[in-house]
Amino acid sequence: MQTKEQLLESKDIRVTAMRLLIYKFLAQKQVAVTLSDIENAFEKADRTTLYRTVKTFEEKAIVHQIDDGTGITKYALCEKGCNCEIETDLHLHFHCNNCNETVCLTEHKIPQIKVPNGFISEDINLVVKGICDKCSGQ
Amino acid sequence: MQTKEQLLESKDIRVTAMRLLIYKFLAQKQVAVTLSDIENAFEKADRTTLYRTVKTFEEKAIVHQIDDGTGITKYALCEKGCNCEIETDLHLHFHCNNCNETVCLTEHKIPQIKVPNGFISEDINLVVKGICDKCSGQ
DNA sequence: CAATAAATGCACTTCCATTGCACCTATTTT
DNA sequence: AAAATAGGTGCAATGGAAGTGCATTTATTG
Repeated sequence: MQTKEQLLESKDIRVTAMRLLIYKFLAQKQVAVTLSDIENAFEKADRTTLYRTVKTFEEKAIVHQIDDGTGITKYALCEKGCNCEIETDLHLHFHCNNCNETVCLTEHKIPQIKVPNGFISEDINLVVKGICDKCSGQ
Repeated sequence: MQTKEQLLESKDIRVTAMRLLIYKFLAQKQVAVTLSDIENAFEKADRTTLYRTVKTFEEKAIVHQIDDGTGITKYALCEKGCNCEIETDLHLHFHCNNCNETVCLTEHKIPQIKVPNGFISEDINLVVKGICDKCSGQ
């Protein structure tokens, strides 16, 4: 297994202390996080740095952006089963209306969606909202 | 066929000149519009009025809100085949990456989505992004 | 007509996203 | 190793959209 440093380098991302910390933070999180979440976790760092770091991660495809309908952009590490570069490999996200957390359901692929003639589908965003497993108590 | 006045009244919405204009504006649009779009169409009116009018329409279920991933909330009239009160009757939206317009595909229903055990699905937001019929030239 | 309720307009606030610029740090070149 | 260069970080400021409080106008009801 490669170290986190090697992983970043393999994606053409220069390794800095800050980036490693942010990467580790994202890695330990099981849910998608907002910029504010990251900001609260690293109060010493500047908001801009965090913002640009996440943008860099996104460009290098180790993080994907999630629009769960809360109006606030969330981010999550791309994991096994989440090949964000490959368009046909889209997974769906679940947003809990109770705890307000959003999780990636990487094992749940988005079904084939038919669009009318003349429309060309390039990307699909599917967010299911409801109550998550922790909140439903099941 | 009932007049627009009657339609609003039937939904418990007081008819005012402004509301009629906004309703007609939405009705003639074939795409979902942002608040700014409405604002530009009615420069004489105040943003707040437009904002609250749309909110009222939304509450009374003659308009539905669309989150197409652009970060800006869009609105569209509920039409035949769009029963927004009924959760199981969700249609999908198509967002064109070229012209930036979003249309309701009311005839295309969202397929059944399976979620893991413990998760309770209450609502589904499905946005397909790509090139629309006008832009694809087909 | 008076009383009441709702609609509208103005001003202001908040929050998130984004950018410009200066400074610092690391890497590369000579 | 020093200089040059590129990239990273921090501060300040901006912009856009969403939302709220309050005063005023307009419509409805008794």
